[in-house]
Amino acid sequence: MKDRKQKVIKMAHQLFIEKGFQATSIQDILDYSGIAKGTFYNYFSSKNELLIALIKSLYQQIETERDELLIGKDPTDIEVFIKQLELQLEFNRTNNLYTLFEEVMILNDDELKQFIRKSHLRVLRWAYGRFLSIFGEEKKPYLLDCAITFFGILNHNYKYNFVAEKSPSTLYKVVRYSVNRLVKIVDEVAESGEQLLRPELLDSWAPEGSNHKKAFQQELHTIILALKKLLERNSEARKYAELLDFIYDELVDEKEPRHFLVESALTSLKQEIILSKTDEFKRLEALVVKTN
Amino acid sequence: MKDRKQKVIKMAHQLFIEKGFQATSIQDILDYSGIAKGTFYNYFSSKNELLIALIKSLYQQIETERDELLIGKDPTDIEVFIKQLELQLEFNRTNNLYTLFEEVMILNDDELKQFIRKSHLRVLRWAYGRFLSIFGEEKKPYLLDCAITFFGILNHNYKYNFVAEKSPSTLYKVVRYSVNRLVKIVDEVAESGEQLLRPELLDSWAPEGSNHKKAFQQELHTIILALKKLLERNSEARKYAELLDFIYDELVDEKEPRHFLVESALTSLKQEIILSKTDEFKRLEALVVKTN
DNA sequence: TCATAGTTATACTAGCAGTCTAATTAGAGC
DNA sequence: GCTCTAATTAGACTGCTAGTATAACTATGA
Repeated sequence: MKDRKQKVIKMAHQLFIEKGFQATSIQDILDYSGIAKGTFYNYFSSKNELLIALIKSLYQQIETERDELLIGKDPTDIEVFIKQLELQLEFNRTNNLYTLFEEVMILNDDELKQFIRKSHLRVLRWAYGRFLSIFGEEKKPYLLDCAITFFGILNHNYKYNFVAEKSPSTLYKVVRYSVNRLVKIVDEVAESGEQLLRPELLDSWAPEGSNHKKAFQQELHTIILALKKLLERNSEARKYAELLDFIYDELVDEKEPRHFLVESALTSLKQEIILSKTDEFKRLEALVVKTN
Repeated sequence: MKDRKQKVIKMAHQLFIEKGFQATSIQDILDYSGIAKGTFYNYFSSKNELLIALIKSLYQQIETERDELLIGKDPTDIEVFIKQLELQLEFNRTNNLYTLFEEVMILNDDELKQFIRKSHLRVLRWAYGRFLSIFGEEKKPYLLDCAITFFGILNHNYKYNFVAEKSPSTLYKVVRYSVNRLVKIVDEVAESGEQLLRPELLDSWAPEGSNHKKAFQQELHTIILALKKLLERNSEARKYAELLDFIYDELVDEKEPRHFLVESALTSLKQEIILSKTDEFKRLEALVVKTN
């Protein structure tokens, strides 16, 4: 019955696309996905929690797809960047993320707002990193401004062009137009030396703890993936996988991770000899120790 | 007791700035402005109506102030445009219009949405007109794109720069930065010939598209009527009335109004102190400037 | 003085998010 | 198949919201 929660998220997403977040009542979700109120509040502590869960899963999805486009390609090639943008815009459109995000920024819910702001900063940071590859280190001081400026151009033009005509080719034209402006602006701004924001600010904005945390998450994630792979043919694979997922969630999502639980999970995992001897497991232990 | 309605709007505005539109309940407004529920619903048919009334009054205010900045100035001077922008941004900030607008776009109220969209288009149309003056007729095909692009740059940078630091000088730096990008983009885009949207679309978007002119006529008409009323007991009423009628006929009926004649008539009218101090006269001046 | 229009307090409907409970059901281990 | 536990259920309940309705009250102007 684990996927029932996923099903509820999916159903709610459909309703949100159709009617918007605000206009969708919990009762609607209950009726549409055929569960009782109690079950809903067993899964999510509130409607906002459900939304966070939804957006998180969508974001993970799109970031993975977008980063996969870079594999084996030249990161300095701006055409790859364009492809990545198109993917993201298309994704936003089909999932109505655009509206959803705007909608959330209003709700007087600080946790939700914080979460969305974090998400926007992630995209901004991604673009900044890509610009570093594309335009080179020497343009660095101007690239945060350029990233902000670029998304301003892209989003605004996108909005008005879709008012004008909803043809699918519009998207590509707008992306191309915006990128053309971008490359000129990068040169122009580097030459005149105009700067609004130092790129170092990106780190200090970093929601909580700079790239440290991000790097930590990423390492944890890859290690756990590797360990899961090792377990594939193991009879108790599911149990161990759950333990691994628990460790990840507890350390990444919880503000105050319950270390005794993590330690306990680690001990349980150690029982499985296939795991405990591996380098990955040792790295996992080391990583866990660091959080203590 | 006419100003009680205005007082309610003002009180509500304060609450909206503090807590946001959504988070302010009607009960809050009632308590804060000390009226009964019945009175509220006597004034406004709903909370949304109140918001529309508020935004309308704010918009009229800012547009008048903004257009007054152009009186007696060179409309091709970009520095005047910058001053106008600064005024608008400052106004938006102190009145929290920025948040208010975003908030409204969500509410599943079509009338309200339509109204806000109309307001945005008004600003866009204003910028387009100003760009025509500043950059010249030969850049016309690109100026709608440029207006959209410009506001994208301005708004986005404004947003992030205020996250970074709330110092009041930030606003001016961001405006300057955005305008610098703009002038380069206009040239660049005119040279490469890239176009996304034909400026003629502005007219077709116009909520009151062809009514645009009608609205202008109507406003002019009411202003002139008001001024005539003021002159009723004046010894030279007839002379002034003729001047006013001339302005109306010249601006409304002539395809190519002779602006120097209109200006001259305006100067003559200004001699009459009873007129020149009134709000109506200022609105008349602003209106005349716009036709230039 | 009196009629009218505006204002008031208050009770009411209907819908919302979220809590709580008691009864039912499904699944895992034996 | 049996049992125990945990998930699930329907529905009552609280406290909030927007908006309606009404009967009593008050200011104003003829």
